[in-house]
Amino acid sequence: MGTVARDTRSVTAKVLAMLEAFTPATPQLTLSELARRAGISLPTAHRRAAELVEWGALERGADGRYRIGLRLWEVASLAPRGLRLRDVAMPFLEDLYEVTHENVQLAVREGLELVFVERIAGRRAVPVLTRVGGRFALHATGVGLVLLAHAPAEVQERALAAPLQAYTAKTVTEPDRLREVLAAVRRNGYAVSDGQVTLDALSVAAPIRGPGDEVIAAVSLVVRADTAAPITLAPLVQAAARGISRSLAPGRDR
Amino acid sequence: MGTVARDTRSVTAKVLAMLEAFTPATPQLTLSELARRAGISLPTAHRRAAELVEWGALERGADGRYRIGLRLWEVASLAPRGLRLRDVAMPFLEDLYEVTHENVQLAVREGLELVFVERIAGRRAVPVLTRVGGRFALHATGVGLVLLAHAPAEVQERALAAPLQAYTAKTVTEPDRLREVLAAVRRNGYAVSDGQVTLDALSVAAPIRGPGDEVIAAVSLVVRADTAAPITLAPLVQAAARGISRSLAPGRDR
DNA sequence: TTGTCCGTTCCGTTCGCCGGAACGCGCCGC
DNA sequence: GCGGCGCGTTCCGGCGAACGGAACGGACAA
Repeated sequence: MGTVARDTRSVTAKVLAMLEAFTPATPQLTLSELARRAGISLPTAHRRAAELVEWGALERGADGRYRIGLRLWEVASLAPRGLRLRDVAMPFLEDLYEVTHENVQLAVREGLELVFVERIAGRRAVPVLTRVGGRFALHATGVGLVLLAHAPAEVQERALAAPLQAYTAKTVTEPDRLREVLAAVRRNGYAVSDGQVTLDALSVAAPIRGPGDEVIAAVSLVVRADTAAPITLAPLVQAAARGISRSLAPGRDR
Repeated sequence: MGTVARDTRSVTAKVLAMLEAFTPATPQLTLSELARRAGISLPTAHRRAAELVEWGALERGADGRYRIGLRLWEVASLAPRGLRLRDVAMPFLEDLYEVTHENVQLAVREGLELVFVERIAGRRAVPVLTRVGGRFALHATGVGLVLLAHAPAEVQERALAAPLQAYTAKTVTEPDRLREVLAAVRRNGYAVSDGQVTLDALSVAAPIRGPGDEVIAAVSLVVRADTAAPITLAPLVQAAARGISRSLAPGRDR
């Protein structure tokens, strides 16, 4: 049995695994780290990385480490929901920001996670750890609760069946309790997440509906946890969400 | 002679060619179009596309057409200069926006082109066609002139040697005239591009310098062409640029 | 000096990838 | 109805691109 163990994954899968190896915590990697994380051999990583650098998907610093290249920006900016939804929503998000000077976030659901599509972060606002393109679980954030509350029953079941991470002592992790929260979100038309991700932040979120009245996205305002009467923010957020929904209605393109 | 013509490009090159096939003008493509643009056979495009969809780099609409997937956002947002520069610059860009309520743009140079890294676009501001991640020639926009004026001599020569596209009647396309413009930009410390891209817009731009005092980016304000005394905006833009430069100075990470 | 970890290059083997061909489908115009 | 067209999908045999091991050179620390 002198045969060597060969990697049977497709080349594409390997390339994508290499891109996946980069995380916010480790935005630049040596070739060895890259190979290790992607689960491919060093010579292979060397070849693939060289190709990616040539195209611009990666770039290589003076220290020899690899980073994500700017070329990907160009392609990624064409993401469809990103494009259409973002363009429509932006003016409303800006209005919301100008009125409140707080963090404004726009997110869509992708499977059992949410993806932030747009974000306006004031320098005076409470710092948040989100980033455009970033992902998060659905059960803790304001936008996540809205998206989950209006997701298909099958998605809700899967989300509730999975173990729910407790980010703080306030995070709701019991399925039954979460079910009640989701019902309240549907009833009220908005969601409030008080210190469920970080204790010093509180978010108020509202659903954005597509032409078919299905919830396709959520917008939220993230404020300091000690903000007085945060509930008074709900109408503001809901108004923005409704405005976006209305603008989306006559859209023929998804 | 019975041998078939096989594509000798690497799989990676094909995958990247497929991503490249998507443009702002054609953000969604049928499989056939995709194959044609990427220069690969239909079965191959089918296989590669399926892998990309599985990973999330592409998604497939109900009409069967392919679009760029949101997953790429996540990766692209880790782009290094994007990350660091954006985070540092954002507060200053926001300030600039709040004072003026005009379009604010941040761009870096990439070869003979500029890439927009960030943008704040007010709904009341003049519409511009730029997009984060978008590319543009260097010789016409305000940011482009700043980046070109401070680029290495070799880059300037190449840029001036290439044919310069005339976007409007006001675009400076004669190399000698452009040389004078660039000298003025260096002398003044800011650039003004009046109607050189579109006749109804005017931009004022200033250079952002890295720790080594080299120009690494440019920030601009785009206003309506009939704005009174646009030169009075220059100090504002320069102040923002200097603030960003100062914040970058103690940075140890590039 | 030795050991370790890095990146790079070479090489023989092999299996994943290739395009042609065939097929099913929906949509025309005749 | 019926042939033609352009889709997308699947199958197949041949072959070359991609694979991992191995060897090499450089940087650095013990």
